[in-house]
Amino acid sequence: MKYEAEGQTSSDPGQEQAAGKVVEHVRRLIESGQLRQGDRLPPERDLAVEIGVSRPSLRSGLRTLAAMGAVVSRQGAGTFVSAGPPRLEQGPLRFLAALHGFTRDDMFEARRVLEVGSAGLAAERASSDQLAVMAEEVTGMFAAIGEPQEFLRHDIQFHRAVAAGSGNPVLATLIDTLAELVYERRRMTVERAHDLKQSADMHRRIYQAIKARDPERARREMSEHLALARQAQASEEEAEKPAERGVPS
Amino acid sequence: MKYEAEGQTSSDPGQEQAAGKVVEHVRRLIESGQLRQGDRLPPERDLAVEIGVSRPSLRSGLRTLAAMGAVVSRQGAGTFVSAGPPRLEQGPLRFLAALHGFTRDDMFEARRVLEVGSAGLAAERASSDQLAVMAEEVTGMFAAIGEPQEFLRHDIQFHRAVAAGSGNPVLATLIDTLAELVYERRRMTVERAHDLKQSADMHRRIYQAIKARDPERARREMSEHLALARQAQASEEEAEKPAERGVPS
DNA sequence: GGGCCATGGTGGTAAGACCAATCCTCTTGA
DNA sequence: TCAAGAGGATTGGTCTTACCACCATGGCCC
Repeated sequence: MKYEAEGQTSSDPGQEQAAGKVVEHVRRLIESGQLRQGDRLPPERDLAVEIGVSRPSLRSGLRTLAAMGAVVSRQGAGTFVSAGPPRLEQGPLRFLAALHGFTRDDMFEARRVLEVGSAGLAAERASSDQLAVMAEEVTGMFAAIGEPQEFLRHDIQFHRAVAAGSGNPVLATLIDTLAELVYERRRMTVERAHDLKQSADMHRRIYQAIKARDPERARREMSEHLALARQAQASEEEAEKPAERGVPS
Repeated sequence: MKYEAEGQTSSDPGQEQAAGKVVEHVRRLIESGQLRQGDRLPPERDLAVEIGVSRPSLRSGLRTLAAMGAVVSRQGAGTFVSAGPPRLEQGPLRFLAALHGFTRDDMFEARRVLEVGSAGLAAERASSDQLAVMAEEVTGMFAAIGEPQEFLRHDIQFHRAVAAGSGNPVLATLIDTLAELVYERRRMTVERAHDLKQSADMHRRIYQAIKARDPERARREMSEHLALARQAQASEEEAEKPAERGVPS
């Protein structure tokens, strides 16, 4: 059977973009619960006929979904609904930054707004388990005063724990996305940091405020911490200007 | 200035996916300033040979860029770098919501954190022009007490003006994205709102606090406003239990 | 001179084929 | 009997070719 003849394939204005149909289809599958985290989608060839588009169009739609972080494809294995903690792609933000001239300070400040808010909420709602995680990370920071990279790991985890303590996954996801962009730079400058002890202290105070169920103090401590952290990073970047090379991709 | 001459096309698993090369290429063009807002990209056929991939692969990459909001394609016209105000696609957030069960309340609360922060910053930095826009929108709200949809328009514009007044484009972009998701529902319930006068008053108080350069008061007023707004919307949704599902497009 | 339409360029879709990575099963050897 | 390896089958990744739908421009007709 060859549909090669004209008439069928063409003159089909009612149909939206073929790729759009794919996104819609998968979105429905996910929202209706037929697809959950980590589930595997049908093979492309099958899914294409199921939706009624060609394979290239299907792939185009999957590409869009992948760019949104909704699915991930592994050659030879299949296409899977994204699993793991919720996370926004940072590509879009990066492009916006390049196109509209967002500065690192803008990012940092936005992150600060979010984290200050999350600290306040965490002081109101954090579970004892979540408090325990925060305490652990603070301890880890004190233990890693001499190892900047290790210190940074605990630093990141602490902020993540606070975000989780806010009980708001949207907030936590946004914070994670922004923080990632900030830490990307931080990893290269942290080696020159000389005030890790002070930084650990500040984290401890944040933790104590949250544990004391004092939202206002938690907000203030977090705000001060991030204000100083930004200053510190700025001065560290200033310290060594023209390194930059050797960072492909 | 090409460092990437080492691995050739064959036997080079290190080479990114063809589509990835496209994204990289365009990213470089944008970040280096060779492409700016609204610029048109070369035709697909040309760009494909320029980058060294087939046209389907190129289209795959452009699809990714489009999903990130970096470019938009118009059939028959060409592919253009996104212009207009910075804006994040909300598709990713929607998927995260569906996958991880983000509630509307979560979104609203995250938005509240951002808007409270932006109100505080606006009180510190908003220019007189930006203040004038806020005042105009408040006036518009009072004038549209009897027309819910028109009222909502000014409501949205007011919050946008405050976000702009914060002087932080990242913050403004995030607020816009979240607010859009919230307003989507709001448009269907605002008809049943009965306290538009009160809402306009609250916006006026926010404006006055910002104009008075009183960050703390601005934050408090914004916080109260959004807390009440959430309650109001919840009760309006409760008033008419719709079919929930079935969000087209 | 103004409005209409033909034409070329551009993105959108489709089909078929082949490659590469992965997974699974079956064989083979200890 | 069981484990390790080899093979095939499955699946995503890419390329080639072809055609269609839409848009913009400019020439043509009225």
